Amino acid sequence: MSYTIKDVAKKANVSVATVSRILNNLPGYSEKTKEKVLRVIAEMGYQPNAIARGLINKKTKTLGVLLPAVSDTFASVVLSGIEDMAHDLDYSVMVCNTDKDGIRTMKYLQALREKQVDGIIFISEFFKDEYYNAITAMKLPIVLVSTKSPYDIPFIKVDDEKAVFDGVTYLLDRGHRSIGMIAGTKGDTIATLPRIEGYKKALKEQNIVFETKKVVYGDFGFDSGIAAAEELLEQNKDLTAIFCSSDEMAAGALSYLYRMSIRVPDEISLIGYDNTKVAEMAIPPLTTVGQPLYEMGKNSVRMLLELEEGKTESMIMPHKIAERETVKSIRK
Amino acid sequence: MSYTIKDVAKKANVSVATVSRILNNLPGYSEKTKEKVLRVIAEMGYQPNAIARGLINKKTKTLGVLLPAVSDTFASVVLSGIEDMAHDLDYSVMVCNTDKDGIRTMKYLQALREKQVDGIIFISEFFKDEYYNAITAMKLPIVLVSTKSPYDIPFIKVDDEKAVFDGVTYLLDRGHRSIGMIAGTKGDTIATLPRIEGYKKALKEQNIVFETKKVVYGDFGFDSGIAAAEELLEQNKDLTAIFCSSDEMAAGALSYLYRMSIRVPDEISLIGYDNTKVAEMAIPPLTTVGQPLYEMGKNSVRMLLELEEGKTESMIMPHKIAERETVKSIRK
DNA sequence: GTGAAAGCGCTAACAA
DNA sequence: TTGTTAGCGCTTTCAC
Repeated sequence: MSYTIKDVAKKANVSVATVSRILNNLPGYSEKTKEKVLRVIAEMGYQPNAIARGLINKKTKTLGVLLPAVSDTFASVVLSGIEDMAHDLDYSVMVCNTDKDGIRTMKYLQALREKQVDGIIFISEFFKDEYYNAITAMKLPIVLVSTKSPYDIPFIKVDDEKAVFDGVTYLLDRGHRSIGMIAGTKGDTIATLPRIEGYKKALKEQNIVFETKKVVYGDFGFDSGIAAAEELLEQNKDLTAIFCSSDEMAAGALSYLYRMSIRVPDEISLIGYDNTKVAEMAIPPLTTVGQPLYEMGKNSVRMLLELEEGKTESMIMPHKIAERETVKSIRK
Repeated sequence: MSYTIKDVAKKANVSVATVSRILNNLPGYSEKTKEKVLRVIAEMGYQPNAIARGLINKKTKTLGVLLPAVSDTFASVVLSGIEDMAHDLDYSVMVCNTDKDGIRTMKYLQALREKQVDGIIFISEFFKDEYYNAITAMKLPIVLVSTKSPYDIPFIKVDDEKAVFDGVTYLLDRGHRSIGMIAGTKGDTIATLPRIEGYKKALKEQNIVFETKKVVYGDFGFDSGIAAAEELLEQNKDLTAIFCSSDEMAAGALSYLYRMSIRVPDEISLIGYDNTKVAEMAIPPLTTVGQPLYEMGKNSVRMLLELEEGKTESMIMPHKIAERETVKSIRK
C-alpha cells in the first residue's frame, strides 16, 4: 500500500487539510509550510489517489470513447486526435470497441457510467435510440464524431453531400462523363444516402443523367471495395472513373483493377474518401476527398468539455481534395 | 445526481449492507429480500458507483495501455486484442499514446497510478530504466508486448531472430542469392539487431557472405521504406529480393519500385514483417512474416491478470509466413 | 437473515 | 495560516 495524504500530513506535522490545499493550489498556507510539505511529498514519493478524489468531486478526468473498431484506420486517427487533446487537458481516455454491436455498446455505456466518466465521444456509428435513452438517463455530456442523430446532440462531421459533390465535380471537370460510385452500406442514412445525393447533384449540374446501375454498395472495407469494383465494371463497360466512399474501398478497387490489368489512372480514374494513411500508401497514391480526422478528434474533446458549460453547437468541418495520382484528365 | 445505494436501501426498507450483499452476490439474505431489492434497483435504474467501490477494494477493473501511437496499424491490432479480452473479463482500458516520448510516457505512468489502474500493458517500445523504476515504485503488474527488458518483467513477443531467419530462408529457398534488408531503427536492440542477426544467420547457413551495404535502416514507417529502398537499390545493382522489417516499410519499398517501374515480384521480390492489414491491401498483396498481433494483445491481458496471482512467465508467440504475391522463385 | 457503524483517501466547510 | 470534521458511495466487520 502506498502512502496516503494522512501519512504526508503526519510526517510534515501539518493537517491533511493543509496538504490538500497545497496539492490543489488553494490559498491558505505559508510559503514555509508549502515548501516543507512539498519536500515531504517528494521524499515519500507520495501520489494522490484520484479515485478518492473522484468520489468527492464527482469528476474523474476521464472520457469514454466508443468506436466501431480501434484497428480501423479511420477511427484510429480520430482516436489519436482525441487522445492528444485529452492528454493536453489532463484527461484520460477509455476506449470501447463496440464492434458495431448494439448489445456490446449498451454494456459499455453502462460500464462507463459506473466508472463515472465525465463525458462520452461516439465515433462514426449509427446512433440508436436506445443509446440516446441510456445516455440521457445518465445525464452525461456526449458528442458525436462523423455521425449525427435526430436528437439535440452536438456532432462534428464534414458535409458529406458537399464533399462528394466536390469530389465528383473534380472528376467531371477533368472530362469524365461516365462515373461510377462505390457507396457505403446500403440504407445508411448518415454516410451513404447523403453521399449518393452529392453524387447525383454533381451529375445533374452538368446535365448527366443518373443511372442506378452506376452505384454499387459496399461496407467501407477493403474487401467490399474489391467486390464492388468488379460489379461496377461488369455492369458498366464505359466507365472512366469511380468515386469511392472510403479510402479502403478505393484500395480494394485498386487491387481489383490491378488484378484485371486495368491501369489506374490511364484506363480508369479513382477517387477515394477520408484521406487516411491508406490513400498515401496506395499504388498509385490515391487522390481522395480528405476529412480532417485528427482535428475532428481534437475538437470533439474540446467540445465535450465545453458542453459542461452549457454550450451545444455542432461543427461542420471543411473537407479538401488531396490530389495524388489516381485521376487523369481526359479530352473533352 | 444519480441514486445511491442508500436510496435503494431506503426504498426497499432494508439496510445498505443488505443491498451491497445482493449486489455482490454474497450470502446473507432471503430470496424474498433479494427479489424485492432487485426490483427496486430496476425501478430506480440504480447503478453502483465504481469509484466508491474502487476506493474500498483497491481495484478499479481498468488497465492502462501504453503504445507509441494508436493510429499505428501494428499497435492498433494489438490494442484491439487487448480491448476484446479486457471486455470479456469486465475490465476497461485506458489508452496512452506515448508518442515515443519519454516525458510523456512518465506523465502517463503517473496518471495511471493516480487513477489506480490494476495493471499496465506496454507495447512495442523501448522500455527505459526510468519506466522500470517508476513502475516498480508503484508496484503495479505490467507486461510487455512485442518488446522486452533486462528486468524480470514478463513479455510477449515472437522470436524475431528466428522469424527473420525463416523469412530470409524462404527467399533463399526460392533461389534468391542477393537479398537486401530494410532493417528497423539503427541501434534498436529489440526489433532491429536480433532481426539483422537472423538475416545474417540465414545467409550464413547457405554460405552466402554477408555484406554491410545490403542492409539499410529505416524507422518502421512507410516513408522510411521508400528512402531505404532507394538507397538499397543504388548500392546494390544485383538485388533480386528485399526483406523488410515491417509491412509499412515494405509498402514504402513497393511504392518506390512502382515509381521506378521495377516490377514486383518479376524483377524484385519483397517480403514484409507483421502481417498487418497493409500487407493484404498492398499491390501486389504482400508476402510477409506474420506475427499473431491480435492474439498477443489478448494474451497480454490474460497474463497481466494472472500476474496478480504470482505467475510470471513470458511467452514466445509463433510467427508464420503469409504467402501472397510479392515473392517469385528464380532459376537456381 | 439483517443492520449499525467504521472507514477507504480525499475535499471542503467551518472554526480557531 | 491552520486544523477539525463531516461526508463522497460503497464494503465489511461485528452484533443481534
